[in-house]
Amino acid sequence: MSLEGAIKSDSAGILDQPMGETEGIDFEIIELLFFAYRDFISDPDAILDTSGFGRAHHRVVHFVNREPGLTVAALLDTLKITKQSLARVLKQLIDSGYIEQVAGPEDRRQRRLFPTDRGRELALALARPQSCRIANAMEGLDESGRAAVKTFLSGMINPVTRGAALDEDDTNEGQEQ
Amino acid sequence: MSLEGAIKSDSAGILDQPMGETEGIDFEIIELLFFAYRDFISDPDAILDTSGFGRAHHRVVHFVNREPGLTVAALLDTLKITKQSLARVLKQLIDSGYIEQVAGPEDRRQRRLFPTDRGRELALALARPQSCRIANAMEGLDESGRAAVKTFLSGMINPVTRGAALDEDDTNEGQEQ
DNA sequence: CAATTTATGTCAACATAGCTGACGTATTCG
DNA sequence: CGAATACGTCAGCTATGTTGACATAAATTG
Repeated sequence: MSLEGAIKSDSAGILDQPMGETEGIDFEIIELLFFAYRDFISDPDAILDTSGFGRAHHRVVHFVNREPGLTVAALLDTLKITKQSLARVLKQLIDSGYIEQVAGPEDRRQRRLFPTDRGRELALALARPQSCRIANAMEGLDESGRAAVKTFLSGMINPVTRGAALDEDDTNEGQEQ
Repeated sequence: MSLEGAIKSDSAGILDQPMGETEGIDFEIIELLFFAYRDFISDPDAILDTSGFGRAHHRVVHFVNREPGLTVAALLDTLKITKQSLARVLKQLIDSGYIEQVAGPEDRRQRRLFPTDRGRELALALARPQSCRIANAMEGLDESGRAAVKTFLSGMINPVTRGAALDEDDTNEGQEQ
C-alpha cells in the first residue's frame, strides 16, 4: 500500500508557528505539570509492576493507610470513581492481605477499611520514592517558596462543594448508577 | 450469599493509626499533587467528551501545536508511549482534520506533524480552562512564589538522560519492540 | 412492625489507552 | 547492493475507567 498521495508536500491550511503566547496562556506550566506528574507516578509504578498491582491499587492503599477505618463511601468520594471500579482493586487488596474490612461499630452496614502491617509497608514503600523526589525538588527553596508550592497546589484543586453533601433530597444521586 | 464470616469484628493484625509523619515523608504534598492533577485534567476531559476524543488526543494535539513540524519519533519520546499507542489516536486526529503530515524536507522518511486551523483551535480550547485554573491558583503569589512553583515542578521532572540520545550503538533500542 | 432508604457487593458489557510481538514499506546511508 | 532507519499496521492482551441492573443486610421512618 502506497503512502504517497496521503502525505502533503505543500503547506496548505497548515500552521507552522508554535503555539506560544496566545491569549496569555501559560503553556510552560501546563507542560511542567504534565511532565512532573508523569515522572512523579513513575517511581511507584515501577514498584507496583513487581507486585502485580497497578496505580488503582496504589491510591486505595494510600488513602486507607492515611485514614484507617474510612468507609467505602468515603473512599469512593475521595477517588471520584465508581464503586464497580473500586470493587475490582479493593477485592484484590483484601484477598492479598493488604487491607481488611471491619463492620462499622455503630452502623453495621459500613465496611470500614484498615491496612494490615503488610498494607502499611506497601504504602510506605510507594510513598518513599515520591517523598524523595519531592524533597529533591524542594531542595533549593526556602520556607516561603515551599509555602508557595503548597498554596499553588491547593489552589489547583476544585473547591469541595459542601452543598452537594448536604442537599441530599435526591434519591439515588451522585455517581451512583 | 452471606457476607458474615468474611468480615472481621475484632482488631487482629490491623493498624488503626493514620500513616502520618513516618520517616519524615510528606504525605500532604503527595496528596496535593494527586488532587491537583486530577482536577487539572478534568476541564479538558469535559470538553473532549463532547468531541469524542480522549486524553491521549489532547496530548498529541497539544505538543503538535507547541512544536509544529515535529517528527513522530520526537513525539513518541515526549509522550513516552509506544508507536502503536500513538498510531491509534494520531490516525483519528489526521482523519478528522486536526493534524496533517508532511514528508520531511531532508529526510523523506519522516512524517512531520502540523496542526490545521481546526487543530490549533482545539488545542487552545483545551488549554484555556487549564490556564485559568493555573492563573487562579497563582493569584495570591508574588513573583518569587511563582518562580518557586516553576522551580519545584521542574525539579520533579526526570533529568533528560542526554547520553541515551547519543550512545546509540545499540541496534533497535529504546521502547521499540 | 412494615416500608423504605442506605451502604455495600456483584454480574455483565463496554470504552479508552496503554502494552508486546511481528511484519511491511519507503528511504537513507555505508 | 545491503543494512539501518522512520514509520505504519495487524492482532491480541491488560488495566482501569464507565453504565445498567440487581441482591442483601442494616438502619430509618411512618
